[in-house]
Amino acid sequence: MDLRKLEAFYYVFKTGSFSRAAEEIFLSQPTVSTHISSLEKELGVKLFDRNGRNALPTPAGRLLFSRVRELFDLLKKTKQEISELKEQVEGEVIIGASTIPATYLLPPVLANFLKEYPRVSVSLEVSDSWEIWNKTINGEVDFGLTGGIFEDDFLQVEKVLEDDLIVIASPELNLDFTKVFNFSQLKTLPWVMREKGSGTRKAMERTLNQADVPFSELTVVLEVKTTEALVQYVLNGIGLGFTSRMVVKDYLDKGLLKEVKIKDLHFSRSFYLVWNPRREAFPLFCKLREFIKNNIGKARV
Amino acid sequence: MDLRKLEAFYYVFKTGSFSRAAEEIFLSQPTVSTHISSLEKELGVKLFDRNGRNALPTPAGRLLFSRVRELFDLLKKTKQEISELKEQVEGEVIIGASTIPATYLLPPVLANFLKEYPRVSVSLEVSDSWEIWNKTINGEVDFGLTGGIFEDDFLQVEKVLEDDLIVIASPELNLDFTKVFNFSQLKTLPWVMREKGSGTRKAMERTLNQADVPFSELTVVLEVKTTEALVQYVLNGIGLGFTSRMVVKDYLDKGLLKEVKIKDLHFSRSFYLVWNPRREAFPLFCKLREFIKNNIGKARV
DNA sequence: TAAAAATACTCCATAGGTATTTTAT
DNA sequence: ATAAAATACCTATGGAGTATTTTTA
Repeated sequence: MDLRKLEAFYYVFKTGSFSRAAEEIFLSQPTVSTHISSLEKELGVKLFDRNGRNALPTPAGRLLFSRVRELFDLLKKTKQEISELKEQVEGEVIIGASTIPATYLLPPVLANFLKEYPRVSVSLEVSDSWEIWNKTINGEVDFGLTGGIFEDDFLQVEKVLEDDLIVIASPELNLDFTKVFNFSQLKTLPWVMREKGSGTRKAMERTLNQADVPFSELTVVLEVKTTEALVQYVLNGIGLGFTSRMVVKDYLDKGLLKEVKIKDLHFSRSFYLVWNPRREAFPLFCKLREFIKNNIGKARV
Repeated sequence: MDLRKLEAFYYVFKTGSFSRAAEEIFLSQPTVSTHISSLEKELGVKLFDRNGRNALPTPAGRLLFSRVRELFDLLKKTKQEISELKEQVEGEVIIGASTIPATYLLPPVLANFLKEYPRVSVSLEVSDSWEIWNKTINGEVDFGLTGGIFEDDFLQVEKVLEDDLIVIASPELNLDFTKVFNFSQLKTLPWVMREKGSGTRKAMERTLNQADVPFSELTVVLEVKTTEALVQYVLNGIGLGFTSRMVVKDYLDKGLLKEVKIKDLHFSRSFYLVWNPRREAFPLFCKLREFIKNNIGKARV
């Protein structure tokens, strides 16, 4: 089963003659003969009845012909599509994103991108920042969009959005929300926290360091895996939480959550596109990164 | 684009490694390397990003992978189907049949055959007997079913049905249908005749020869290409006609046509399966011929 | 007798191997 | 330092050719 042999077969079928097929594909007649008999031997069936004048296809020949035609069409289509891939924005891309970008930032961006480039298909992997970083390094995702970046590596990093992080609490909590707190005043209150590895957690730890309050002194009563869960627990008055303003904007507007103001501290963290610059830069990848950079945070969910 | 190279590609994609792919398909790692780069050169795109640890598929690689999988499935299915063809009754067959068999005899037979063997597809070519004979010789049809057979050839012939030929006329014609005619009494009456080459015409000429009445003495007022047309003209009283009793049985029963009895002459002709014995005898062909032989003329249309 | 396919043989391109170097972590 | 891929080079299978024979209408 060799493509050259199948091609010879195809033309013998079409021309009804070994020698005419040979002419059409610029082979000698004996070569065509050997190709056909090689196929016949491999399949264990006669493909043509030779009557000295024409090559008459057997039922096996007829079946093979229709399949070979499909096969050649498939190959042709594949080559065509691949060569388009080199210049146009199409194909399959796997994005890795940490919780907040994946849940709150990416959906409208991807929706618009897919509207503009309908021949693209996107897979989205959601993990925490550290996982995304690793998946970007080892190639499980084509690029990442995360809230945490890490050291000593060779990934390309580009900041795409600056985010505002705040401390939140339920209005039912016995707190004066007009007061500006000193940070150490809050460390004995109960906190709900994201897990280690999350970008939010990382930003929190960095900020506490700046304030000379070791993370370990904080009273963490609950550690959760998702932003959504964190918000729900804080809404129910379990304790204080720390998250992006964007995420809770609606709750703040409706008064379901309150911001706890912190003196002289502006928690802030950014979101980054990260990718391996050694990987081949297909138009799909470049255009999608560019699109994310230009559109992220513009539309709200 | 060689199947071996595509196979190597397939396993590199699946294992994420050139050397592991090499192991799986019992090639050396360098061979796999050259196969992949040969494909990349041919397509003009990188298929994998090599990072020293894994082979990471590019969008082109992903696309090719899904197509290659389709392609291998197609090949596998084709081989499977062809090997079934060797033993089972399935595939495509082209039958050539002359007018009467095609119109009046074959339909119920083929319907039953296809019910029993649903994986068979039948093409039916309808021409006059001489055409069918030739198409069987030169392979345009796999076998023929005709009312006329010819000399000096190498086709296998098997009689499958004996038919009764009669002279018919419209009851409105001014004839005594109780009388038994002498043949030469009828030759001056107007005749509707099938064209030269038709089996019915051939039978008619043969019969006239036996009666020592040259065909040329007959008053032929109309020559038609189909049995159906002949019957219609006779029904309308244009003249006498000559055709198989089977064809006009219903009209005779209803009295729309009358038989003109001929003294001492029994026109008769048979139908034959004809085929080229040098062509490969696939189960499909053998079984279908056998089926036709056993069932033809049993059921009425 | 004339055509088409099969056979015999020769040749060389390339698939595939081994040994080694380069690359990347 | 280690593991993987690339490179260099060699070998041999089989694809493709020419010349010729066989087959069949």
